[in-house]
Amino acid sequence: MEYNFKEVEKKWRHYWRDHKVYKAIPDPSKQKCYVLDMFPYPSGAGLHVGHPLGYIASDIFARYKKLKGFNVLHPMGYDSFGLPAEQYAIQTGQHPAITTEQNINRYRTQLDYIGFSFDWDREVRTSDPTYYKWTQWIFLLLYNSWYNKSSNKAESIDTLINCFRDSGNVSVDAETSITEYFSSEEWINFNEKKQQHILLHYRLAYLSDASVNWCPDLGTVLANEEVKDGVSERGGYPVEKKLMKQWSLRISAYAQRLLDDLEKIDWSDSLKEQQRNWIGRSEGAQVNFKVADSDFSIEIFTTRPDTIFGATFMTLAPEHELVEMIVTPEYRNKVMSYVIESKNRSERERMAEVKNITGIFTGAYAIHPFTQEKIPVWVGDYVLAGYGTGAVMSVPAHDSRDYAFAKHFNIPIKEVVSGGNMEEQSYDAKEGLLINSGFLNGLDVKSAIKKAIDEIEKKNIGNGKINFRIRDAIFGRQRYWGEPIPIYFKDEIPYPVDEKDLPIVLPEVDKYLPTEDGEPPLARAKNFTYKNYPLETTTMPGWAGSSWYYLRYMDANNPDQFASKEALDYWRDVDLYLGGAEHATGHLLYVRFWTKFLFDKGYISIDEPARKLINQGMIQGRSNLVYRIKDSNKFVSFGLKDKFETTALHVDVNIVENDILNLNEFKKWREEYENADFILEDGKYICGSEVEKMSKSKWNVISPDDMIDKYGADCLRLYEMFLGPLELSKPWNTNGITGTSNFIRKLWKLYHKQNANHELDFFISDDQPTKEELKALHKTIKKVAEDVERFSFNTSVSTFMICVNELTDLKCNKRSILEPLAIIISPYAPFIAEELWQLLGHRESVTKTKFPDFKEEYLIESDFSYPVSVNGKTKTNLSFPLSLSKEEIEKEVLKADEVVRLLKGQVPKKVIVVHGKIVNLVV
RNA sequence: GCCCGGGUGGCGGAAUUGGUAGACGCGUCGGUCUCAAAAACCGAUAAUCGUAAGGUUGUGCGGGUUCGAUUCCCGCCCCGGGUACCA
Repeated sequence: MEYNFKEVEKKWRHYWRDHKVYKAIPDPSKQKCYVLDMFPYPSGAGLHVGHPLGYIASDIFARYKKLKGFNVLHPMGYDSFGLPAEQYAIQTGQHPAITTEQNINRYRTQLDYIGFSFDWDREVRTSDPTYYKWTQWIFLLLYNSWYNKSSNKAESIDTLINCFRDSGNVSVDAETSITEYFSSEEWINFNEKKQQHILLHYRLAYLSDASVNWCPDLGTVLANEEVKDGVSERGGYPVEKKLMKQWSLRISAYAQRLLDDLEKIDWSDSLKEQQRNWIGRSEGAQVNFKVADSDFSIEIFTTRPDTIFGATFMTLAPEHELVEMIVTPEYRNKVMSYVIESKNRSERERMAEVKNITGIFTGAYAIHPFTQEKIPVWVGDYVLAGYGTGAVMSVPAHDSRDYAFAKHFNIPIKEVVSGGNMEEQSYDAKEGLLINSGFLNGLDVKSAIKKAIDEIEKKNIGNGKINFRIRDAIFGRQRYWGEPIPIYFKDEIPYPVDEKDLPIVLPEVDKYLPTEDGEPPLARAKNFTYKNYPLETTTMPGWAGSSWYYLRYMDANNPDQFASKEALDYWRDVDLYLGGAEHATGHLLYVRFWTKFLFDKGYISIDEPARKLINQGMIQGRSNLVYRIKDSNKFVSFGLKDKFETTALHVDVNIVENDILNLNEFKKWREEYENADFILEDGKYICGSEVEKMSKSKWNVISPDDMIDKYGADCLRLYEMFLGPLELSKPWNTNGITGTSNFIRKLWKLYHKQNANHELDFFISDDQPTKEELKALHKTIKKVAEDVERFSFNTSVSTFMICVNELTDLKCNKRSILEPLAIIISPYAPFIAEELWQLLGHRESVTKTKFPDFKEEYLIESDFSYPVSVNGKTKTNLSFPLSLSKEEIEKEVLKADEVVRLLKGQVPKKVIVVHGKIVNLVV
């Protein structure tokens, strides 16, 4: 009998489930380890072999830590609100909750087959009212908070109201969009509506008129993070800018902390860099330029205040409010039609036309604050309304965009930093000496920036300023399948729902589409009211639930709190977080934001969610192609295809093995191929191949279920790890799986002996192990432990293979070797490990035991054999007793016959001993 | 354009701190077993010269540091990812 993985895996799946082997219980006597995967959106297509890659890696880590004596929290759940279920509901009328439930069940089955050590008692689903109750609760907390810049944290809105009542808003240093000031008296005399309106400008969750990314095809707005290349990330529909009343979260208040704290966490450099770029901190100055013959002044932001003497014109964004006010009568018509034209162009068009320079002169002039010269004011759509102040001082000599604009419209270029050639291009580099710049002349750029800011502040026309690129996150979605926002409207003023009335449950609707008036689907619901007032009809975006789910796992079934204090204090933060890099500027930014917010409010004691983060690479598909000869039903093998005129067609990779097409299966695959003919090479039909995304339409989807059916879950786990480094993207190729399959069989055979009927019987001896056997084992223990700690799972699989090969060669069947081997292999191949463990006579799961300790002494041999080189060239091998010191080795080397021969009488200048291993003699 | 990664046999990939490059697996070739095939097992497998012992070259390209470089430094080429008028 060979190893029957099907039976064994079934047996242990049930055992694990029935005995709740992986249940995590807080235990203050043990050190905790929180291993988290980014939870999946349960899509209808189920899992393909790429999805579990990260789960397998984290599972190995979690199982390993458990064996090392840690109390491991390793949960799983579902990010179950989202667009696909809703799109499906729109098409079929089926409630998204039903589709979601079905998909979750399928996911669960698939996940169980792979043998994960998840504690399913802690499962969360973001679409479950008992979960989103707390998402709504956090939203209300955000709504009831403001950001105090002097204490540098979020505080209760009540403290702000008290401030306003006592002294108005002048002395308040808050993160706010408000520009007007009021006194204590004025505040008291404002009516309710005005007061609430003002407070919205301070709240961390606020309603405002915002320029949003509107996606007409999806009928909803999207956050910047959900828009890629001017189209929606999901579905790829066009997106346009639109002014709408919208809920937003004031993430910009946390910009500096989100940036600074990247230093504290062990995430990959590329991911940190992406977040840094996204936050986009830039230091510079804000400066006012008076508009000639008017009371207006134009406020600009620049990172190069040193080049202020080179400003030969000003440019306003088309959306800038001053455009209309300063344009002179003779230019008004032309300018206003330019403004309308640019506003109507979609984001995508504007992007596509980056190289098209457009702009128009307003007829107005600004006064240069230092030279008092009149400089023309232009409107140009290369200036973005949303960044800085929406206006720039244009320094064509030292900014390539200003340069292109100036060249195009023939505006003078004034060089103020030496080092470039103005005839050819602008000189943007931050080095060189200042010229033509009054009081800045002769300074280098760095000190000129300082000096310029000093003078600007002295003159009271501006100040040094730090700008961030990150915008507040739009939080409302005109969709059905999301968390309702717990806000109701009285006199058009938003008010929070009372905490005790949460959750606001998603109401039933007749259709999942917007209403005829363009209201979101929730507006269709009957009696969707609170205290007889209408409730907010937009829902939260997909990332709301995922911004705090790691906290809910700590105490997933708590009805009274999002998690208890004890649970939060015990599990604290995530020790290892595994997921895709595509969430770099979305989820991973929001989850840090919410964590900092909850920290500020005193609910949690950590201000970063995950200490260590690893991005697993994507597994691409490897498609197979067949070549049909034009106008025939004849297919030609890959190597001969160039002799014919052919069309390449995708063929189901499941009927191809090692690129050889199974002809019978192919004929059965589709009716039209039933009578297909083939031109073969060497009697085989060889398919072509291509690496592309795994998708149904390319017929290259490999399902983990099929792999498990054919080779077993252990084999799949080992093979996925063996493919290469976790973080690398790589194409799936089933060809190599026979290697890991063989390995598992060899492992099984180590614990068995063939009987007279050529069957394998369990056979193990209690003899003392030999030196070689102990060495093989302890080498493996050491390497595997090291590899797991540094997440190099591919190399530890190799180590296992070497170990099993060595023990097979040594014909080792000793308990003292094979028992520890079963333990250290169990994180990678839990099913066979459990079975072997049981055969060895243990009744409890292998996870209840301890990872064996590594003993250095077994690795040390009596003699070391050194390769010795002279001048790094000729080599010879020498052996020395272990007891020798470095100095003694050096002496011994020189005495050795081989070395004397190699040296030919020369005296070496230097003898190099490294790691007590390599000896090189320099002559 | 800018910012991050990366480039090693026929293929996926090892090489942990600068120390015997190519571990491990796949594939290929040869062998054992078999009437035969499959499976299994054993051996070979960077290139090149040589019957062999052995030599020479070799980690994208060009240079440098070093007794010694896949690893460090400078310049270039190519591939992948992110980002894109952010003043």
